[in-house]
Amino acid sequence: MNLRDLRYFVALAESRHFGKAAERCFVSQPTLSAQIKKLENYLGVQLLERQPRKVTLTETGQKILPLARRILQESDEIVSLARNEHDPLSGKLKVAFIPTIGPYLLPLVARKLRKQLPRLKLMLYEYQTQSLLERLRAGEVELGVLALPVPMDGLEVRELYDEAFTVAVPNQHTLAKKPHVKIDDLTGETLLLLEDGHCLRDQALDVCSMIDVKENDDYRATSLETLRQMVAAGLGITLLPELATRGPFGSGHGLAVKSFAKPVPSRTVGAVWRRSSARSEAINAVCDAIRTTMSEKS
Amino acid sequence: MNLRDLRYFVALAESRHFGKAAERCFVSQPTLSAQIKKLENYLGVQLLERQPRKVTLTETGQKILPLARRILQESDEIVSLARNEHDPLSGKLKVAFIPTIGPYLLPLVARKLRKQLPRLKLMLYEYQTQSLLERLRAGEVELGVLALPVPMDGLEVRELYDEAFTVAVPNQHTLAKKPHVKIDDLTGETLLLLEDGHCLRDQALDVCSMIDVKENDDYRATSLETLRQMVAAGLGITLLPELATRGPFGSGHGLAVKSFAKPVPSRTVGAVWRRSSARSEAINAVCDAIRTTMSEKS
DNA sequence: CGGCTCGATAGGTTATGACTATGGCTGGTT
DNA sequence: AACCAGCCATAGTCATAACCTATCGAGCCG
Repeated sequence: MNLRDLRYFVALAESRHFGKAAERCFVSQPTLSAQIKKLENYLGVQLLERQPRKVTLTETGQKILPLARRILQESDEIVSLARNEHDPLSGKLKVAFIPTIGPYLLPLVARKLRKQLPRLKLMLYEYQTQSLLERLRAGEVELGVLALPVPMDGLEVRELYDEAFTVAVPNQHTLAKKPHVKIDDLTGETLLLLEDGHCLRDQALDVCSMIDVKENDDYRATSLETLRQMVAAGLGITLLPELATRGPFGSGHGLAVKSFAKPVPSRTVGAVWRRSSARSEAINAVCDAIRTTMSEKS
Repeated sequence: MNLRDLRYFVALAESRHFGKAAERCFVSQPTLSAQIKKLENYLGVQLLERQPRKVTLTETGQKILPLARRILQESDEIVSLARNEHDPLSGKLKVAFIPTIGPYLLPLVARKLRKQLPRLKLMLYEYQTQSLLERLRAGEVELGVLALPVPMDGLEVRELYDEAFTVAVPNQHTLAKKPHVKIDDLTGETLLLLEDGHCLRDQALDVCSMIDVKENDDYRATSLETLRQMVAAGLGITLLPELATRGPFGSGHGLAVKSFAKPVPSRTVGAVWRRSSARSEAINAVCDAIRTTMSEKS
């Protein structure tokens, strides 16, 4: 059985005339005639009675007609549903950020995203790098925004922007008075870090790998905001990504944020998605929005 | 779009594996692969994401899947409905009788019909010959039982049985004492008849066409039972078809029913149906039941 | 009777769906 | 590092299904 056959049958049931039905279906009369006969044959019942000058539905035909109509209607639903989804820049897009990027990047790009991609519903998630990559591969999210590099197997990667690290020290700290901080200046300081799993932790350790710092093993922060509080409380110093020091997150409340002297240590933030993703258009549009925002506001 | 494509899609969505899905659909993997691609192309959206070692549904695919499932389920419904209707001796069959046959024939054949055609639901109607033939041609009823002959255009006819006419006279009538009545005996009698439209009226007039009878113009009966009452009341005599004199309808209540001497005048009762009717099997079965009943009980 | 309408049939062409063989990518194994 | 196995896509070929035009034949009507 075939949707086309059902279409023929419904047209015929409505017009009660082979010629008219054929015309309505844009086929020749013999074609429709043969197809209807084939349908009857397949079903093993006569659907129509061919009286001279009059075509009528049999009992069975009358029973089948509404079913056929429903099927056709639902098949049209599929098509129109697909047509609606056709716009690649519409629908849901699940995007995950790592915790040290999401809360700080989103306020900056939200306006532009809403404006440039008004039909795209962004579903936002926050996971640490490992978990994010797993969920990305599992198809749970479509796009990840995190610090590069990441293992690239099966994934597409695009750099979005470079983000400088800054130093956060207590207000009364000697470094608070210097215009710029060199990495060597951090020698001997107590470094406060995020708990395991946060890539920022590794990045900070990496920046300080050439000098002698001691990590405060008693405290490991679960978020940048906690970390900020700990520094303000005088428990040590820390590195913050630059976006986390902008606007309401800047100096003050007992905290001084200092930028590094050149060469400024930084991390690269990028987008990752499955190479096979069906949403590459939407993904690229989101990436574009983030990139242009960041190059404008840097 | 095609039901087959939807079947492929659902199989693929359920197995998440092109090879497995193809196997389940009894086609080769490339066939299913190409067909799915064609479906995606037709809909203008990607339904599946082909990740290495993993096939997942896209957002759109997930939306379409339940619709596709429903359509397939309903198409199966059509098939099973047709299969159920496949038995030609089941379902409804609309049968019409003329008034001078229906009430007298039905009690005789009802038992046999129920026994031999238990799955056939007979819908019974009663119309005069003209109206019956119109409704038959209009497809309102499938089978008619009436007195032959009838115009045969587009109709199939089958003789069922011959029915003798009898004479009904008041108890105290001179004819009531004779063992047999000759047609000539009716000369000079007042003949009571059914109203216009009843074929029995014409048949009675036809039987008496060679002799001189006078019709009682003041009364025309609307049914055989009325006619019977009128005869019992002494308003005249009439001809009754033999079935209308059997069992509870026989002599008594002031009425004497006499059979004719040979050659016995009679009418032929037959079945008519549209030559194009889709129910010829059921119709023939009904005819057979009536014929055998009548040849047994005559 | 002749012409008309309408569905069925016949014969030939095209399009579609199916097959086998093969290619390319990925991921795990030796 | 090279190889192999799994899996989907591609290429090329073929059978069949669907379509067309032309024509037939049955019923209807003037």
